[in-house]
Formats: sequence, C-alpha cells, structure tokens
Amino acid sequence: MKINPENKTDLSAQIAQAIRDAIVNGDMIVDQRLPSEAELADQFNVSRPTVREALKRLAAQSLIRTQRGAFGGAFVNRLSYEEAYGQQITTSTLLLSMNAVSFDVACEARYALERACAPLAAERRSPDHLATMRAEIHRQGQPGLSDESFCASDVTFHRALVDAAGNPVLSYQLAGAVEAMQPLMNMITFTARSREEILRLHTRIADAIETTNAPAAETALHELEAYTLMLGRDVMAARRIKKSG
Amino acid sequence: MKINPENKTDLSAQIAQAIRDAIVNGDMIVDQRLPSEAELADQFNVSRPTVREALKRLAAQSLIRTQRGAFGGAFVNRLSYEEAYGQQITTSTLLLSMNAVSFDVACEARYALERACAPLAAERRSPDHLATMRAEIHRQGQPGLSDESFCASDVTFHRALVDAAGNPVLSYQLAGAVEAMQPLMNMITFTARSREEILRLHTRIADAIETTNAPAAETALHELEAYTLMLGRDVMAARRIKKSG
DNA sequence: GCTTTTAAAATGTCAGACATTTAAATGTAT
DNA sequence: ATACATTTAAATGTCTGACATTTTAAAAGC
Repeated sequence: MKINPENKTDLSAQIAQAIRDAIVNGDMIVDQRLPSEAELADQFNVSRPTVREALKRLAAQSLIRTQRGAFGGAFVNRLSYEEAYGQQITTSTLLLSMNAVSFDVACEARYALERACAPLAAERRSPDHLATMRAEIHRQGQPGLSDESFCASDVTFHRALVDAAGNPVLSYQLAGAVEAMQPLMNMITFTARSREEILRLHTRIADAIETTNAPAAETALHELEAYTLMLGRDVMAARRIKKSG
Repeated sequence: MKINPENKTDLSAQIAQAIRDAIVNGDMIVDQRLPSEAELADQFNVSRPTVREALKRLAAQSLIRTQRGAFGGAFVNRLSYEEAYGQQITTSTLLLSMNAVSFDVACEARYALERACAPLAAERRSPDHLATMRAEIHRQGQPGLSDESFCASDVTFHRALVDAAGNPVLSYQLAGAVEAMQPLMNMITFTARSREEILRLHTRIADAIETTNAPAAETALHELEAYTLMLGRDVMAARRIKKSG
C-alpha cells in the first residue's frame, strides 16, 4: 500500500486514501497498530505534519483511533454502531438542511423505511417495545405538553417501532432519516387538533403491532405520512416566505 | 462559535466540532468562506497546524472544501449525493467487513428497503428503468457469463429497481446496503441452477413493476431474499471454516 | 484597450523543537 | 519476595517559523 504516484492532489489526501484502502481491503485488521507517525512519514517520504493530517482525516471517519503515550499510536478501529449512527446523522442532516433534499422527499423516504420495518416489528416486538410505544402515546395526550416535548416523544415512539424490528442496520438507516427531519419537525406548531389526529394514528399503529397485523400498521403509517406531509408543507411554505421577504 | 472550554480532548477535534456545529446550526451557509487558517489560529488561540488538522477532519466528511491561491480558502461545501453515497458506502462496507453486522442482518435490511421501494417504483417507473431491468435480465441469461459479471449485472438490476422509485434518499440508503454486500456476494459461485432461479425471480419482479403490481413485486422480493440468504449462508459457512482451519 | 507582468494572499509542505501522556522497566523499602 | 515509587522511553499533541505553490486581482507596459 505504501507507494502513491506523482499526482497533484493533496499528499495528506493521498496517504489517507492509501491507508483507507488497506483497511477496507482487509490488509489491516481491526485493532492492528499502524506504524508511528514518524515511520509513516519515512515510508511515504513526507513530513510528520502531513502524515498527521492524513491520520486526522481517517479519525474523522472513525476508521482509526489514536492513543497517546508509550506503546500508543494509531489503531484500526472497530466501527461501532454508535459511530456509524453519528456519521449517518451528520450526513443526513446536512443533506436536508442544505436543501439538497426537500422535506417531501425526506418524509417519503422516512415512512417508506418505517413501513419496511412494520412487518418485522409486528413479528418480533417485545413487551418492552410495546410498553415504550404505549408510554409515549400516553405522554403525547397530556395537556400542557410543549411542542418540543411532543416532538421528542414522537421520535421516541417511532424509534421504538423501528427497534422492534430487531435489525440494527434498519435502525441505523432510520436514525439518519428521523434525526435529519428533527429541525424541521421542531418548527411545526402542533395544535390540539393535530395532536389528536397523530395520537389516533399512533394508537392504531401500536394496536396493529401488538396484534401482529402488519398490513394495518402499514396503512396507518401511510396515513401518518400524508398527515405529516401536510403539516410540514405549511412550515416549509412559511419558511419560503420568510426567506424571500 | 468561537470559544471552546478547557477540556482535555484534542484541540483539533474540539475546533472541528465547533465549526461543524456552526455549519449544522446554519450559522454558516453553503459556499460561505471560513476565516483563513491564520485567522482561525488567532481566534482559537492555537497554531496553524492544529487548525489545519481540524479542517482536514471536516474535509474528510465533505463538510468543507478548500481552494488554494489568493481569495482561496475553506468554504462550506454543499453536500452532493455523490459525496453522501461515498460516506455511506465506506461506513456500511466497514460495518459489514468488520463483522459488526452479519450477512443475515444485512440481507434482511437490504430486501426490506427494496420492498419499501417497490410500491413507489411500480407507480413511477419510467420506460428507461424498465428497459434497464429487462436488459440486465437478458444479460444474466447469457451462457458463459462470469460470476463477477453476473454479480455486477445483479447490482445494476436492483439499482434500476430502486432508482425507479424516484426518491434519491432511498437510492442513497440502498447504495450503502447493496455495495456493502458486494464483497460477500462476489464470493458466491452462481451455478446454472441458481442463475436460473434468480432470473425467474428477476423476471417476476420486472413484470410486477411493469404492470404496477406492487404486492407481486414484494412477494417476489421476499422469495429472492430467502434465496439469497441461502446462497450467502453457504459462503459464510465456508468462510468460517477457512478462518478456524 | 488589450496583454503581460507583478504582487499579494492563501493553502500545501517541511524541519525541528518542546510538551504531555502512558506503560514498561528499574529501583527501593518493607 | 512482594509492593510501591521512580525513572525512562516512545509515542502523540502542539508550537514556531520558514519556504513552495497556486491563484487572482491589480499594476504595468505596449
């Protein structure tokens, strides 16, 4: 992996790519120690700051971790779900906040993913997941609940639904979609009327999951998608006016 | 955003986080220029190499891009789908290759996502998408096709299915799942018998999409999932034996 | 007025030094 | 001999200052 040809891009980017390739190809295995910065600098014929910039790039992607002190160094990192979540959420949030993705598209993707989870959730849901969903439904019915709290509870509810599917990859994918929509969702004013409607649909979803009735859950999710879309569109319209004004 | 309290983590990580927050919170907008490295070093009271390490971290996440020369500098980057794909694929591939995710779980997630796309694809598929699917089916039936080529064609087929849904966020999510599974899929030996079976299912899927029969597409995808799982398990079993042997 | 040259500003890179952290090796006392 | 304290070495983290390269805008020249 050691060599890189004479091209004009950043040396630190080239070095990062070379090491990244080595990791992805399996030439370096988890927890294996990389050569020290000084050794890498020698091997690649660059200075230590350049090597360090390359290593920081890899650290930003959670590909490596570093440890100070004797017998420290840079080690290939076993990517954890938490780290993967973090990457996913950062990326998704930016895609949405930079308007590369519209609210409509994000909303559609999110509910498509949730519906994909529904059959698995109906099949595997534990009492614990159901209890969480019921508890959040109860909370959402409390009078005097702030919009932020309502929104947070909404997220917890949907998260329980997805986690009930028992597939961490799906949970991880959804996390991105749900978190990314949070800022926009938080702009929504949840009237008593809309809360009532959402509550009704949440209850239908929970009931469907409890009775392992996947199609009913999917139908309710469809309706919730349409309703969310309507609420979101009002907010987005208001946002556009504010921008142009 | 300028200050960061006295804690013991890396300064470059702290600075990267501060700038990241500013971008995500919208304090800095797309294409806005960051202060020069020297100015940032002043503001954060650190040296230029430390600032540079922070900037490289952000560059690794495609949050910023840099431009050399006068009036150059670091600019907030509009995250493109391509860049987001790249991030997603790197992360997903590592999750799978490091065995943090089993083949079964990845496979289940992938087909759950594809089924989520099916109704949308059935509704929106263009002649172009259908043509791609048909063409790949035809290719998969050619005798003398190598396993790699068969596999590549398989990816193109599924990609067309997902793209037909017309939701770039779903395409982006799937890209990760599909790409990540590639290395394992490539280890599969596709016998004439298994190719025939896959071809049959692909045809059913294409037919269902063409006739806007979403349920039929989902059913066929279910069967294809079960079949893929079976093929994959053989490979994974062989892999385990090789490791322990 | 157009072209060429120049200057300035910014990132990219290097070299060397010092600071800090950490664990092993060593030494010392009970 | 064991337990504890000390030293030491290796590594990352940080700083300073310098030079190289790239790029654009402004100045100079025709």
